[in-house]
Amino acid sequence: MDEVIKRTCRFIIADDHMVVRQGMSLLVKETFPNAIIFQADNFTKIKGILIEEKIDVLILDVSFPEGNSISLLQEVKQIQPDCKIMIFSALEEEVHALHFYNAGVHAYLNKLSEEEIIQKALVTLVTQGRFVSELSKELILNSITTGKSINPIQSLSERELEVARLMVKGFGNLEISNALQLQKTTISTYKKRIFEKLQVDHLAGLIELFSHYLD
Amino acid sequence: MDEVIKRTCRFIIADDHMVVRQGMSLLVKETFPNAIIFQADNFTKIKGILIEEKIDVLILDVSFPEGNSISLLQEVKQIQPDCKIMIFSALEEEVHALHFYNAGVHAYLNKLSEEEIIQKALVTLVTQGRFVSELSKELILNSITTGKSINPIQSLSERELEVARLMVKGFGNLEISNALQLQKTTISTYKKRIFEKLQVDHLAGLIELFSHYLD
DNA sequence: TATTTTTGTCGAATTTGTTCTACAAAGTTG
DNA sequence: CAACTTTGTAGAACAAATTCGACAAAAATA
Repeated sequence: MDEVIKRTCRFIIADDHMVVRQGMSLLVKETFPNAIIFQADNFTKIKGILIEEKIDVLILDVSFPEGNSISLLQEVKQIQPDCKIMIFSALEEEVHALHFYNAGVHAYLNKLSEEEIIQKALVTLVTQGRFVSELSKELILNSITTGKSINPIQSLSERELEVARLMVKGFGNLEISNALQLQKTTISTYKKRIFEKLQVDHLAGLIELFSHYLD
Repeated sequence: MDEVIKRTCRFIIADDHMVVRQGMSLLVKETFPNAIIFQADNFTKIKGILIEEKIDVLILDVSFPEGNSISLLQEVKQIQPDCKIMIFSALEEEVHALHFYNAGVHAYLNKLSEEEIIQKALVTLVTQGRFVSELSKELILNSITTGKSINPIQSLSERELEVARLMVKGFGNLEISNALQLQKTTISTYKKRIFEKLQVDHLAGLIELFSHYLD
């Protein structure tokens, strides 16, 4: 353990909220007194740092003004494949963690976590290359045993997804059929299949689902 | 200015995220080296501290596991009427600030704000008893000159609200007319008036509005 | 490869929802 | 108080959405 904390680990703390960056900085420094810490409040800066500096751990918030950080993950892995990614998010672990593990992150931590948990996660991440909470472990097991897709939206076909997105945006049947150059009855058919697959039965439910599993 | 920062102000920093509390703590200490800082991560603790300690400033996040902190405001004012309340939230200022000013807070600050702004807000709050950003000033002026209610949902009549709620829950036209024992055409009329009043034109928009102004 | 499932597409008939108009009761305002 | 606005309520006519097939192409599976 002593060896660990003496390492000169290199971190990026990426969050659009200044106070969060400061708070996390403090914590990282407490945990790894020799750590080198970079801060970033947007995607461009994150990528910039990743290109110029060797980074061990990227601590990454989910929501940025530019959008959801899941879209960034691929790029991060391309620039620095060995960089460990820890999602540090206010989103409920139950709903979102699997999503991120599926996208290849090495740890998912809720912002509600207390100091000790965060520090433990950091240490585990550095020593073992990943940290999976008990809750997440269960979620993962569960998803495998029940065979259920993590994200039910993924069960939609291309066309269905297109239609669903437009529905969520508030497009009516006609507008959709226009946008996609299809008969309106065709749209109805898609709607029906969408509702069946997602097991909801009205737009309100669809919108709720989408707001949980925003891609 | 020097006098200000030498004051022994007493703060509560209330946020369910530990890192945010730490980050804000740091900032407050930088701004007021003699400050006395209490931290709280839930409503009960906030109230507990308010009862036992004289507090000058309550820095308050909006969302807690227990719910929206707007419900707490009344109680805070009862326990310590002189305590200044600063909302420190990730919610967009455009959408929510007025809501909170209307509920009697003394400052509204977005979590995206940078260090200098936050410090300026803190100092202004302590010296002048309130801090209103330029953006908020405009919002307030705007709301007065246009005479628009801050919360458009409040412009709905009883019946309209009933219908709107059911719509948001995903009820169809028939279901609503059944539930309220009205003709379906009547429901359509209400829908139309609701959409007009709220200036949206589909269910998706209505749902979004409701999710912003949940009462 | 033969069989089954999923996907993309549509039409006819039917169900649902909307418009537009209307009117009385209640509420507001000059 | 007279005039005007808002609210609660519908009917007739019209528009939009859904159902229930149906069918071929593509994909998955046995």
